[in-house]
Amino acid sequence: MTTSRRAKPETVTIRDIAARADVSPITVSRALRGSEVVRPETREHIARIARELGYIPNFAAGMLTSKVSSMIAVIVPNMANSIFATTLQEIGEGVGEDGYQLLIGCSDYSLEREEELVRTFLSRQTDAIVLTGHLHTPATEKMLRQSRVPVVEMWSLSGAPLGVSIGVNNYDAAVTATEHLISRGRRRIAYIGGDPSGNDRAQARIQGYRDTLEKAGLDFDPALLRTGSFEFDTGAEAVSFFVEEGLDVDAIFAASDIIALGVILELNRRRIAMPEKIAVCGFDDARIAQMVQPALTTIKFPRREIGQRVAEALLAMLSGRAPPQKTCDIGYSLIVRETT
Amino acid sequence: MTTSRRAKPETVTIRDIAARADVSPITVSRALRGSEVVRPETREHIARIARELGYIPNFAAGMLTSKVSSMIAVIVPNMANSIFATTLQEIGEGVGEDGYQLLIGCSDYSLEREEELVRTFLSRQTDAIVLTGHLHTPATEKMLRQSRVPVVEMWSLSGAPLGVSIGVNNYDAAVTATEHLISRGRRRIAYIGGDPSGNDRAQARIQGYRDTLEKAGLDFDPALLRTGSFEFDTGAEAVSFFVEEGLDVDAIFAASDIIALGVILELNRRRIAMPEKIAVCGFDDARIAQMVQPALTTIKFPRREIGQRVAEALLAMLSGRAPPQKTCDIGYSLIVRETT
DNA sequence: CACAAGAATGATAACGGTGTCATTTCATGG
DNA sequence: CCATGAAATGACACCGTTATCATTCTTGTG
Repeated sequence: MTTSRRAKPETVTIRDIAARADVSPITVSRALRGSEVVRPETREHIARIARELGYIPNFAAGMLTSKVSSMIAVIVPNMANSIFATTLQEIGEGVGEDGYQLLIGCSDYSLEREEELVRTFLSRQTDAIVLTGHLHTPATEKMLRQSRVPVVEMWSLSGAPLGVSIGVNNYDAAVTATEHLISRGRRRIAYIGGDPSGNDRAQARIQGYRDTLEKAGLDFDPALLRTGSFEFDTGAEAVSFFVEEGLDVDAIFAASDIIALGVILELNRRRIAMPEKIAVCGFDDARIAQMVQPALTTIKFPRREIGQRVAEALLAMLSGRAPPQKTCDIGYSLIVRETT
Repeated sequence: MTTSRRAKPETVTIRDIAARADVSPITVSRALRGSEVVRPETREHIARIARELGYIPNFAAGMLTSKVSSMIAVIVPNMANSIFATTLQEIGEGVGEDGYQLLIGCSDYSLEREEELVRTFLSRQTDAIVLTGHLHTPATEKMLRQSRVPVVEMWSLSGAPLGVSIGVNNYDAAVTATEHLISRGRRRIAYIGGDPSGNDRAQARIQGYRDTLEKAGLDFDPALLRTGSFEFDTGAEAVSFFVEEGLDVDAIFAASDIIALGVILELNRRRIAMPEKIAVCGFDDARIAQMVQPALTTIKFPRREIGQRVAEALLAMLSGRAPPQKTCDIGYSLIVRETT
């Protein structure tokens, strides 16, 4: 029982390995990182000792000098929303092979919360930061500019991104959907989507919807604009609201397929015929869109691609290369099915 | 242009603040951490200067001495699965108020991958580790035991957890569901769920299903056991398989409501009556279960509660208190609706 | 065989905080 | 006016790793 000093026998450091291998700590450091300059036999020898001793490296120590954390921060409004969950999954897989870990924060659609998160992520020296959307507080933008951390903004497009922008043109997509409903002879088109405050995706979609109505000479009726969370309920409740208030509605544009599904299920329950009485257009082309009856007309975009592109751009920036492009529009298309 | 030494003017440290405030660095450290021993005026003064200089603390440096990272690692099989996404969200919210950040890893249902993740999380000195399930490689268990990091295992229950166990008794739940189907006079009961390899939740459910069949004197037919990912398609494809192979099936137990939804939609499409021809029981009581037609009979459990309990237990352990209990069964109940 | 050039390894000093214990300051009461 | 103890502040070392530059060891070559 020759405990070295105090009762803290656990932590094995590179010094312990160095002593056993009869080399200097720095050689151990190099060997464990797989440096080419260390002789292969030495490297192996050190690796074996490290294994024997159950060595666990201390990232914090390394970070302090090397300034590299191998962590990437991602801020999403909400993880439970499948669209963001999928994106996180893709990003995680994409950067994981290069040894990066995801540090995830939820902003709850609050720009102040986002600012807070950015602050702590900078403290943690994440090697890059991924944000959702282009709407940020001035303080957030200032911090990011000053820190010189690679930044990716996703899910909406911006002409002047902080770093790289990868997403969908939400405005155009909403225009396409609304025009489609109008082309089907609809005049009283409702919109159901997320709360636009602090959410540039929602803002852009609503704007596209309103502008298109106006262009077609249709009035915008505030009563037909419903917002809520991205859940089935939001769609179902909106339908109930329209019916119970006796509002005249002949089409619904739902800013998410989940919401649209709620709409469809509620219309089915109320035996309101689609598309005869009410036409429905969704957004996302989730798997469920083609399985539900009637099958949902929707705006499709390559959802997994966003995460993949983000990962690509991150790896490019982190390895010093230039990202493929400043702004990447992943595009969308209208999939017409039975609800319109 | 009096750059101090090299072209690295950016990083503001507590030393810079100390110089400006005419105090020692350690006082700055204490002040910024809100220590009571520093005079309030001094504290404020230092805080103001820190703000002026745009000081961003360096967690890594602090971690090195204090051994506290304020990070909690969570390993889930898959983030895109809404059940885990919700749990992550809850855990994040629960521990976020106390300043903890979530470091998330995806094991892809692989125990080896989990081992790897645990290793890097230990390297990063996360203050606690949350795992999904109780099935781990021996190396994983050894590392966790040695490291003395607080561990929570969630979503399944174990008599001998590594730390704290919070979840559902998957075996009992499957027994209940299967018994219910049998009580409805069904004899040819199919099971559709996740791949059981490396997944103790799936294993327990399948075991419960098989044991119950046996107890009722029913044969287990391997052809009626279908596994796949937790997506609509798995359910829909299984139904197509049963029909196309001409298999006699009068009930389906789906180990997830998403899968069950796929089953219902496919049965609807094929105009197979529920519950007359085929009874269906789901698992989860997702919102969609009561909206779909016919409404889905399912095993309900307080899904959000798991995340909340995990967060609670974590905070307790991290603040030195004992967790509420070693093993926490959040319970479940059978919700009978129209599909059985 | 001496010597240059590369290969392999090492010594030293940070990196930016914080734990520990020592010191100074200050009000209080005898 | 000084002893006393609490309040406030400071000095120093160290956390575990790595960047930087220096040193030693090989090896091939004229």
